[in-house]
Amino acid sequence: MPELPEVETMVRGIRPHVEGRKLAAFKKCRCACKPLDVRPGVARIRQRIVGRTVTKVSRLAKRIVMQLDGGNALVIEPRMTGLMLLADPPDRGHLRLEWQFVTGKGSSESLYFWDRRGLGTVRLYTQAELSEELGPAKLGPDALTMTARDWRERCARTSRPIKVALLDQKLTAGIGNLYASEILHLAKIHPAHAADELQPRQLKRLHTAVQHVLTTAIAYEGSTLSDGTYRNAVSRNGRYQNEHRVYSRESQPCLTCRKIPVQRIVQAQRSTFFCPGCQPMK
DNA sequence: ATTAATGTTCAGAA
DNA sequence: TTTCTGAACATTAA
Repeated sequence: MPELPEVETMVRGIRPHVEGRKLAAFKKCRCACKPLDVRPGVARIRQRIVGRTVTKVSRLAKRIVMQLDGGNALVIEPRMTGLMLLADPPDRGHLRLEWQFVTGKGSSESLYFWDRRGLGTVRLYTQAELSEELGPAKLGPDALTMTARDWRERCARTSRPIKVALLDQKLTAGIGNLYASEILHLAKIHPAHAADELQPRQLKRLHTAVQHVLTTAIAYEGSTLSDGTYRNAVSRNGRYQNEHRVYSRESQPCLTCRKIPVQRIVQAQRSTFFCPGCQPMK
């Protein structure tokens, strides 16, 4: 599920162990799974990154970016079930990739990419490719940097339901299916409300709700759902799932009004959860 | 035992 | 141009 808060948690978790370190090896783990989408291939990437030092680790929307000295950047996209781990994967069978770092002694320290479904991707880009492939033409502003004015301007450009618009990474980057429902519930906006018909006060509430939900979810190290897939960099569960108001709570009473059952609808082939009482269509 | 659903993204079609 | 559909994959729930 990694959305913005989960990817941010991964970045913060691996950063102290990765930044400033030199790569000693990069290899495919031997697992029985179909190969990941790695471009330009594990061997080609190995040639270009071993011996290089990681100068910076950062988050770009829902991706992890490792900048290397020499100008290349490694971009990891966890998609549905990918994890960046320093230790203790949920199982050995879905370990996909290993980066070994130079330690100075005989011991080795490694960073792993684990991915149960295997939909994750890895790319090695030059700086030019990075700004081409993941620049403003492809990705909207990060959800955490969106201003109230950004929300006004960008929502005015589409008549799609606001829930669907929140998932559009060109409109705003980082929000996924889970947090879209939680944000709209806090903002008291019906998920089917047309984005370009939101009133100024609703847009103001949307801006505040995005900030609150995402920063709180980061503070709680993301959401570990019932399938237990998501973990932080040292394989501990997130805690924001305990704060969910509507997500995956169909038919249970809304935790805000404590009365009306949470309703599940399908929009753009994705589940949306909301409280018809707290989020009127207005 | 099939079938549907699961957090994401993108190519290609409508 | 914008929006919708299906596919990529592995696993679990129905």
